[in-house]
Amino acid sequence: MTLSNLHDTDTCRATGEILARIGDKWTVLVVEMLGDGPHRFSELRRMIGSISQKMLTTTLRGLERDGFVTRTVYPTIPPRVDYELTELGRELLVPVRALGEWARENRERIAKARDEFDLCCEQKQ
Amino acid sequence: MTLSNLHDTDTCRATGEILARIGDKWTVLVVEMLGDGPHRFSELRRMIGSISQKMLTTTLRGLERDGFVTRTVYPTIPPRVDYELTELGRELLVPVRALGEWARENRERIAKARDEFDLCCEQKQ
DNA sequence: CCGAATCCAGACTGATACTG
DNA sequence: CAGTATCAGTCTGGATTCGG
Repeated sequence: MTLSNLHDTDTCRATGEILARIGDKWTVLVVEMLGDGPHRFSELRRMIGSISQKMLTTTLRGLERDGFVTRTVYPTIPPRVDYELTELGRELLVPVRALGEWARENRERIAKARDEFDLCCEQKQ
Repeated sequence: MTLSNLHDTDTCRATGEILARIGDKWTVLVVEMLGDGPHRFSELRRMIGSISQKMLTTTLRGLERDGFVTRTVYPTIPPRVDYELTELGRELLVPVRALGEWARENRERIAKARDEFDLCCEQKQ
């Protein structure tokens, strides 16, 4: 990766694709939850709280599809399914956490800018 | 930011919100295009190529709203509008580029994992 | 040249109910 | 416990048209 092609449309689109992929409502949340080790379905559900079964299933399926997590089924009664980050998933965690840290540190600045912008635009109503 | 609260639901959701915000189809692309200095509307449109006017307008409005870019109008004829990253925008560029670099380096691994997963699931059709 | 406004198709989300 | 199925509401992106 040279610096000269950092602005190629194709190159930039690759970035956008990954961000759009992991930038949905739940993916990053789940990846960070799995960052400290494997968890089972119901644990993740409780940890996140507000996620629906369907969205947790969908999110985990997507992560499994892209090779970020492994899904392990124990055919016991009652059934038990563990999810764990793969090597690829753990590598992804590094830049994701960096961006997440930035996000948390700058959340207020963004909120402030947004409020000021919105305040400005309300005047024409 | 301590390590102990990295897994708080609230804390993680902040990350998710920011990623969802910048993780749409065009935002990162535009931010990276502006990474080397200001550009005008039509320049960005040409650089990206496939974006529609509406989405470029929408994306730039959102970036302006959140304080990532400034919009400067020159009331000349024909009109001219320049967009430039703010300090906040340039700071965002750092972690975004890190994640982007990771994305570009690992794009094939993700594509490969996805293909294998899809191949596996096609069998039941 | 820049971009606002409108309309529309498709994707995404989530609540609910049901299965192994 | 861990999903799947269905359906309704919302959000998104794009084409088109119009205005300053």
